[in-house]
Amino acid sequence: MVQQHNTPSPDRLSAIFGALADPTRRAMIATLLTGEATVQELAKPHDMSLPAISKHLKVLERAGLITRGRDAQWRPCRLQAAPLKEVADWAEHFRRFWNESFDRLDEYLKEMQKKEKKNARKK
Amino acid sequence: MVQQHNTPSPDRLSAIFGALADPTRRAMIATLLTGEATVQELAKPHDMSLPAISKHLKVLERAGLITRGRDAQWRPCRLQAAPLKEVADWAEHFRRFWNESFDRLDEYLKEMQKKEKKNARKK
DNA sequence: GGTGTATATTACCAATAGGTTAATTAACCA
DNA sequence: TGGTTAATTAACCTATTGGTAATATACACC
Repeated sequence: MVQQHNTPSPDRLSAIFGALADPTRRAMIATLLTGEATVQELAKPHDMSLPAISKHLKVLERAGLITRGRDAQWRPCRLQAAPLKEVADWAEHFRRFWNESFDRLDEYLKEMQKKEKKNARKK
Repeated sequence: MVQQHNTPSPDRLSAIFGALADPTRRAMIATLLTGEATVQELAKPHDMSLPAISKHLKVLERAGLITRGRDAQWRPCRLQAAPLKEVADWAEHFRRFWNESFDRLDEYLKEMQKKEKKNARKK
């Protein structure tokens, strides 16, 4: 197994989005924002067996979202910034689009308000 | 079926990320950035049966990423901005984290360069 | 060396995802 | 009415996901 985060595989993004498509895993990421955590610590808030937690961590790891170190019998997990940045960058591409969309929504709402006033007058 | 995008269900985000975790669907979204498109038009670049395309569109629709209209026998798809913005907002929460991370990476790289120079001198 | 603690692996299961082909609906055209 | 085009639905298959319980491994402590 050679390729890792250096080879930008065709859909690293799929792996990343896939990893994020689970509330348990997103909660883990949020926890890891405050710093390293052991598997137990990550497991505690989730009513779920340890193997299940282990699987979730493996998904996060394969997506490059976390790395795991070793400290005696503990495997501290650490959040990795790069994939999150990839997501933000991807989403950012659409900023112009949604700005336009919300402008249109804005116009639409203003138009609706005008019409409502007219109707109110008619009554 | 009542609740839709107004009720911010516990994991709309999971549905959105799940929908984005597929390169075919992301490609469709990219296509829709240029405007409405019919199912056929969306299908063309993807070597895949029409029913498969239909399923992908349904996933995108259930995540709120697209809406589908009707124009005679065509069902034009239109991209929706809001869920993309949700993703961007979610990712944005981590900006402070990755700024710190990249600062650390920067320091690390500078440190490495210093060491390399030292080693170069030793040789 | 034995015991408890932290974590991973294995084996298994049900549900879901992603694809197929064939059939069906819906609208237009002549 | 019948034929063509656009799209969806149905039925099916296989691989993956998300969970479990039981077992194994690695380390710390007495």
